[in-house]
Amino acid sequence: MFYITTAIDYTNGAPHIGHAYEKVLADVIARWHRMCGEETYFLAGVDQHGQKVQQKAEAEGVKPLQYAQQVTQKFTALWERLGISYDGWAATSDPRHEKCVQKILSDLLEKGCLYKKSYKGFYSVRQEQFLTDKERGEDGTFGSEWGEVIELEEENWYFNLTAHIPWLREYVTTHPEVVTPEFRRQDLLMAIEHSTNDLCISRPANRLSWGIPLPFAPDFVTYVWFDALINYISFAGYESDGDATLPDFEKLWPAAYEVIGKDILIPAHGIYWLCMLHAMGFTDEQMPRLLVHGWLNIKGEKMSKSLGNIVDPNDLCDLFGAEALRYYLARDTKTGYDSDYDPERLRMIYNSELANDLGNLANRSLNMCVRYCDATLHTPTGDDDSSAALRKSLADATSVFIDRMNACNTADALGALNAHVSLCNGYIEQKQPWMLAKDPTKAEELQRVLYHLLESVTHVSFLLGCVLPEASARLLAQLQVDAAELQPQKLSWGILKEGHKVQAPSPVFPRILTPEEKEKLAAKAAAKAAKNKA
RNA sequence: CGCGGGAUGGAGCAGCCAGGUAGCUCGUCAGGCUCAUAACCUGAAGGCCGCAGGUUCAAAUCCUGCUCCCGCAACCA
Repeated sequence: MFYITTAIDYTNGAPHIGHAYEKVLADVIARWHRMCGEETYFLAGVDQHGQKVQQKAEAEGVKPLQYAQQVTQKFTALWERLGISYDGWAATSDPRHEKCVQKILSDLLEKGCLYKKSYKGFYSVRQEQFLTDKERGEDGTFGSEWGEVIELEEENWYFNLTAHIPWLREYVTTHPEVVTPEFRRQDLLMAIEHSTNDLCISRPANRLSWGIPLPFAPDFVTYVWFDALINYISFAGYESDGDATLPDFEKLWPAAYEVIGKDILIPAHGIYWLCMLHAMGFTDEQMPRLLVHGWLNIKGEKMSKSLGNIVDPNDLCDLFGAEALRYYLARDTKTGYDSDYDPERLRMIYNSELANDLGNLANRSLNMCVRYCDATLHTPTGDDDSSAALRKSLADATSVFIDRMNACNTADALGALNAHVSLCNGYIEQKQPWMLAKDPTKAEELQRVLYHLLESVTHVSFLLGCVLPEASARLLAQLQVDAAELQPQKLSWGILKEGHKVQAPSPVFPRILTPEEKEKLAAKAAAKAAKNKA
């Protein structure tokens, strides 16, 4: 079973383009594996506990749960809009999750992995957190942003993280597949060397109440990361006593991919999470794989609230449509690396690859079939070099697509399809079906050309389904092909049978033009018309 | 000597590991076509591959030095 998860989003603010990117990436991978006939479970969710949520809620005068639920709705509404096909929803305030977290805490206590200790240090009252030397400014003092800083001694519960570090070092060293891409694994290995402290996993309830109480010490709540990370197993059915509303853990685990951002690899996932699992008794074979994606920068700058350059994916859906955004996010990013977000490129890629190349190819091919052949296809007879080359191109594109998708390299996978689409457009120019249609003795060749084109569009439209489910369905409807009968690995020439009927086309990817572009094109067309007249 | 990523025609990138005519997408210009979403096809212009040395018959690619940009503190994926 293919189990894929994403980071659960923190509910202290509205979703932005980065959240959307991660979910789209995971969704494309999940849909891909479903398409391939694998039983797939895709988990997404929200991280609702913790201090920042509590603070935001207080600022708005509502209960933390109510605040978290309000923000959660913004996320679920966006995922709905973007077609994120999650099978399970992990909200950390879910009682099933809380029960699981508490069970794990009790087990770990029993195993001797947890202990209580007193810590004395500098504490920011305003930020409600202990400060370390890292927070000191150049002059060695704590800056004004921390407000009043007092020396405080507090008792808390700790997880014996350091006891698991030797195992972690060995495991990450000997299992290169644990972190993708490779250079992130190197970062992790370095960070492991600097992991010298145990993890404080509690917060006194008197200063933070919004969390899961420790089962053996109800005057403490669980540290938000310790709580959040467990979602990957709690919602997969771990220790669920056969709860029918949750999946069968034995079938699901381990996760094929946990899709996360580069910022939460270290220390949260790469160190805390793997050590937590190890402490719970998970074996090396039961460790999840971490797929670490980069960030979307805005014109070369980090997206940040202080710079005020946060991009709302809803605005992009309004402007370009959800599928244009999905295509852009899957096509113009290199999985694992940072990339630059640029709405101009979004429009450029959409117009070029979807509207002009694929959309137009589908439209002109279908239209010619309707006009010249009564919307009916015939299995080609005879052959020629360029048709043979087209078939080879399609076979190559398909095999590259499969290979890249299996490697989560969505950009190159889509690039391979686009290359074949371009070849098809060239094939039309070369064959000039509109000329063939005028000559009755060329009927056989005309049939052959149209067949090659529509068979190509069928394959491409089907494969595109994991990135653009809606557009793919619309194209296949026009082609009168049922995707349920197809599978990427079994795709072969000849999906369209003798006598196959297609529908009249209607554009699936209308061009998105700015007023300036429209003006420019109009001027160009006018110049051309004038010239033709002369 | 903190760690890492990067510098390639107007823009964005590939090529570098396994040296040997510098490639792709977009844009620009000129043709062609008319089936099509003012789409498509063909061709052209445009780069001393960050700088300086070195190795070599030959370096974008290997070696050395240098310059500049971006992350590694927070909000935050």
